[in-house]
Amino acid sequence: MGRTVQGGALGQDWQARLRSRGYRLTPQRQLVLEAVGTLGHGTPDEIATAVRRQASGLNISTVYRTLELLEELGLVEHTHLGHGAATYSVATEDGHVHLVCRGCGHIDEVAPDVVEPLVADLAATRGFEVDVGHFAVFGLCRACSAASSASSASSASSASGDGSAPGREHPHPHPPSP
Amino acid sequence: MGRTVQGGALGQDWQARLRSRGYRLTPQRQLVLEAVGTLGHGTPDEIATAVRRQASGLNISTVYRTLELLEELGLVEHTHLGHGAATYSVATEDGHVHLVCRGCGHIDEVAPDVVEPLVADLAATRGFEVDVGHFAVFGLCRACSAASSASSASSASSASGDGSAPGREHPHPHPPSP
DNA sequence: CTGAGTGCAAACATTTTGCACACTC
DNA sequence: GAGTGTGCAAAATGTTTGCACTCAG
Repeated sequence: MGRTVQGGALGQDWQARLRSRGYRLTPQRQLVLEAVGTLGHGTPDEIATAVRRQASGLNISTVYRTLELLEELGLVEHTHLGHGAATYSVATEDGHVHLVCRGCGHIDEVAPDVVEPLVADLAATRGFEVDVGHFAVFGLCRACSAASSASSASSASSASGDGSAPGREHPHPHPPSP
Repeated sequence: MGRTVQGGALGQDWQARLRSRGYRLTPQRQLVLEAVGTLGHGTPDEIATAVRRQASGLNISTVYRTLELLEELGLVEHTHLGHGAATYSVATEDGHVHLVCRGCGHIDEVAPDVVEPLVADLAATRGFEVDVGHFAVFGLCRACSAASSASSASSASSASGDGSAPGREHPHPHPPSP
């Protein structure tokens, strides 16, 4: 396990990096980065909402611009998790793998160790260099997997995961005629 | 290797499955499914364009509705590959893994064998049931990986892969001041 | 002071939906 | 003939951009 840069550890270094590239330090940039760290992961809209709880008036386009900048600085990473908006999270040194549950929409992060055999395999057999930062795995978490084995999944709270979430399928205009 | 259902093999069975569910067989549905099979993988827009080469007038919303239906029937699968539109491909029995090159935008498919260790690992350690159909791996293919080791990647043709494609970064409003 | 950065609004891209007509069964 | 499916257009959602004003340096 390499030293991860989660939470409060990113209080000093990044501001210097920002400055050294000629960028300016603004409260918006601080708040957005802080919000990403607090949320762990979130869409631009979620991040904007989180920031607005402390400082109202932050514009969504500023969030997009800021996230793009923070990503260029290597402070955050974005991944496309299923149907909706992109998800941003704090960049770690080793990258991390996203586990997206199609049932409850929960997103978990695991160490990149689990994909190492896959990465090695693809590199050896196909010369394909995997970008671990952009790695998302879809499926069902333990709870939803168990619930799915039963009849109806009743734990669909605020599923922002993937379009294939059960119960949110399309309205079935015409059932089979037996 | 299980029997894959690529190409012309899906000429009979799916029509019966469509009928048995009370759906109707229309030229649009035939053409869309055929186009997905021919393209291998493509966005709704690409599929619409492909179909329109034979039968002009097909509407994009029909493509969306048809793809949703075909997915419900298990004939196609969609995966979210990076920044833009979703990508649809013919569903195979074992599923397949998408290799998305950030450099040239090329999409390759590999047998699900490569992810089996990962799937087993996640099931054992976290109880997470991976949905192999939704699996996308981002990175650089052999060619782009080699080109990236050089100075500038000059093989960016029509990269519809991911937003992180080189050369399409943001305009760099102010370079570092040395 | 200077110009990078923000807010605002409009443009853009992708996907969904309501309604009238057409075509499959 | 009945009613599902299509085309069209408008709405919904997510993202980008031009412009004028503000604020960090």
